Amino acid sequence: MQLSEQEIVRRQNLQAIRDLGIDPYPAPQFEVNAFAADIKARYEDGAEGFENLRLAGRIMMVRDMGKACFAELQDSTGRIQFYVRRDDICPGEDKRLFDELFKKLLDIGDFVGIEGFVFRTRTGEITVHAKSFTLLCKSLRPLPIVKTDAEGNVYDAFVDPELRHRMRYVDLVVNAGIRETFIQRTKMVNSIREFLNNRGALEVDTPVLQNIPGGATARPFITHHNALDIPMYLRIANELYLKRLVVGGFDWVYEFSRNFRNEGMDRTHNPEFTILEFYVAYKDYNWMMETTEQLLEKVALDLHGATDVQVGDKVLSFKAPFQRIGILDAIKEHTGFDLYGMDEAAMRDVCRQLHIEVDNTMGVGKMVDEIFSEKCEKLYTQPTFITDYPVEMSPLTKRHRSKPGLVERFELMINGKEVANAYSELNDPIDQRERFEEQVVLKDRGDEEAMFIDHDFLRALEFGMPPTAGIGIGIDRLAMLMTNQSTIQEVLFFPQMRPE
RNA sequence: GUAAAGGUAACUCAACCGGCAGAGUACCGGUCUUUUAAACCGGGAGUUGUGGGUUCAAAUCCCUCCCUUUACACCA
Repeated sequence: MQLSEQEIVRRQNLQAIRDLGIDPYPAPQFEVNAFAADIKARYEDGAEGFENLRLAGRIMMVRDMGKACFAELQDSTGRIQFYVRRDDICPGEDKRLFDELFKKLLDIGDFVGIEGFVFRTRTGEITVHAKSFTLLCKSLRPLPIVKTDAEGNVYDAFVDPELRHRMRYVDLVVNAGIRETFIQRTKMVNSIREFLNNRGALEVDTPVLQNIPGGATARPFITHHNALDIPMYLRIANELYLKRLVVGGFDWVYEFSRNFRNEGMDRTHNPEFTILEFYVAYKDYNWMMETTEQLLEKVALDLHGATDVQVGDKVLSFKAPFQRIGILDAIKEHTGFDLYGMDEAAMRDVCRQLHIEVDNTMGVGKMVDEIFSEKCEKLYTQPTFITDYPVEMSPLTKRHRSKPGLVERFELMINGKEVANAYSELNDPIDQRERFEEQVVLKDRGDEEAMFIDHDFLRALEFGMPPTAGIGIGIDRLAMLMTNQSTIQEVLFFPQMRPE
């Protein structure tokens, strides 16, 4: 391994610390009783109770003043300045602890614990006057040092997306605000969980390794089970398993499902991603729209204290109710073509007129989907339910109660992207079998994403599934909206990357 | 997959028409007991992504390959 000059220096410092009889990786716990952000928020001049404070964190900057130093300690709550004076640390003749250890052998990034009292410097900075310090962990690699001046100008920012994502631990240490995005994401998930639990929903786990990758149209990752000597698939959705649980008598089940799809990667797609799915017995998609509105309104309020959320240069309103429009009405509105009841050949012609590429593998459903995503999707900035899709593109969805050829389905579009997909679940086992068989035809025509037939799922439906409403909500995409991030990589700690 | 822009020190970036590879931060050595992008003096640090070519001379021009970013396309 080729070490840089700075890495060599740090290893030499490590040895020098050991030569002083100090353990650079000590075992005993360091009891912490104070945090940077809390001290800065609560300290007032002359206030009591700010003595014998113990803080721990990384040294992020040192300003050496000779026989005293100012340094900055970064703990999990933020940064605070601390002050170290030689005569405090080394009251006797032996000054090595200050002159050698503190001034020369400690580096930016090292973890230390300090004990001392709070005061305010002449320039007004709230500072911990450290009477002692303890090395807690020696850091062997230099951190990129990001500096911000009084006007807020940032210098030497650590900004290369590749480096930031590959070394997220460095990103989190060095770039203020990154942790906040992830804390918000977790708050969002907690908020959703609370919403569901309060309504009596049951959180469940279902298989990630599946014999038949069902519940969505997508190309799966394939793996192999050695003992059984069979191919296995990483799940592309958990829908069919949750519905089996509804068959089994659970009225409301949900799962935050990590799904895997073997497709392209870009700023809105990662090979593994999270969808919340839930299924509720005796409900339909109208009920689901109302529930979705309530859920998202609560999430916005929990995270932002308001139903308006700033996303890029737009303000999105999560105030219920949301707009609703049928997909064919939307297409008619934005293209002028009325596709209702149109056959495949006529629709091919429409696609040609709209300059949308079609091929032989595409049925009516796929073409409607293409036209909508090409011409309409990006127009829906505010949360909007797009409803009543053609039956051909919805093989798991119940036929519409009054509109022939359509199904009771909606997708929720926000900021031009699909965030949720929901429907009144198809529970007619004979119809479901026929729909699967139509998928097989598509697969034979070359559609790699068409569904497999899941015979066990059909068997379950034959035992009877009550009328059920189900939904999948893209958690990563929702997190992007709620944290105002424009790429999925910024809401995943470790987005997928090519190996180094 | 397509297109554009890129890859130079640990970080952020320069280097004009091909002419000794630089700056700030960081690092190393000094001075300074309330500084704050601390300051001041001094110093070291590079296989310019890879491989080839043109040339007296290549970070720079040409070709190959690798990688990245951004946009588009596919998908959620």
